[in-house]
Amino acid sequence: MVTQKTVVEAPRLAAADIGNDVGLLLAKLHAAGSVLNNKALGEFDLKERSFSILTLACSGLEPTQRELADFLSLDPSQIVSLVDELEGRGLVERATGKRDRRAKIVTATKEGRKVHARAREAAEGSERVQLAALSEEETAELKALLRKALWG
Amino acid sequence: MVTQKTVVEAPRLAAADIGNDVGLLLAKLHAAGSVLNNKALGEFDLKERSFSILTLACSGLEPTQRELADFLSLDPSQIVSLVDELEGRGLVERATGKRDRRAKIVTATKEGRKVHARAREAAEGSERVQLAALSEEETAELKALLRKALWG
DNA sequence: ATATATCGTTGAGAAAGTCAACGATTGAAT
DNA sequence: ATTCAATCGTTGACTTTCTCAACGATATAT
Repeated sequence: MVTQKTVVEAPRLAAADIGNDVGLLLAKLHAAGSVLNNKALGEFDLKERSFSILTLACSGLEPTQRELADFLSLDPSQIVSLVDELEGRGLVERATGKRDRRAKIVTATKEGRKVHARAREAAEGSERVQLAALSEEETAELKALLRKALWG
Repeated sequence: MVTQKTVVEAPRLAAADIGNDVGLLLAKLHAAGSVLNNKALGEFDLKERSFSILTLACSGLEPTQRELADFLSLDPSQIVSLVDELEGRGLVERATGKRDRRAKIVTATKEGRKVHARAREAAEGSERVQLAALSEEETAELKALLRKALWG
């Protein structure tokens, strides 16, 4: 008999009706996942956020800092320091926007893409741990529902 | 033709593969929900966290501060100030644990239960807004998946 | 008895979030 | 053409939240 692994041990208080509160469930699962992610990404001197930015810088979508801020639900000033750090490490570059010279497009360097490729594997591993209690179908279903809630 | 409301408008960057990253999806939906929740709860001078504590204090489960900290993924010292504030407002009381006199059990006062009843309605309304793009079945499915991921 | 661990609490320092202002640049109105 | 308002990234100040180590009181194990 194999017991399913879960991220956190089931607590007595989960019986309360707040155990069905979406906000709390999101916060808890996100908190648990962040610990795993940051641990996994620490090997590459990245955190969840710098990894997210690096990922988007690798995506080919040529995001501006404003788009990064909106997409990551962060203040533009927080993007500045995150990009500063990645740029200082040579993983990312700022380029002036083509149509709008106020905007700065963030793209990954060759080195950045190399680091990202390895970090991504680590992040995927930590996601598997986080969702170990879910089957593949359930994981896909969860992602689909989250996406739908956010973007319809 | 009724267009489904979503919490955030669908962004260009959602096309990137990080748009399927569970950590990011959780963070975004939680962030969007927090804004709604705190706005709704502000009417009662509560935030997500103080509301969570008040809810558990109303639950009859007689949680200790340590249990609150574990369940809410907060540091014990953060519970202290949150309970301090609720206690100062007369919504909550500390009682010495029965079996363990080190522990403090947090229970709601009559006034606390009154406030909670009204705040709860506001919170439920804000949850409906947050998940407006999901049907009732999908909402239930989402909650079930989150619970399963956390506690198996 | 003694030692070790756990509870809530305090306080300090680090990190993250929030907000207003600025120069540069854009787009719209005249 | 020129002006005007708006937007972009950036800086700096301020608040809130996080993290951690220490402490007295209490509990548990030896």
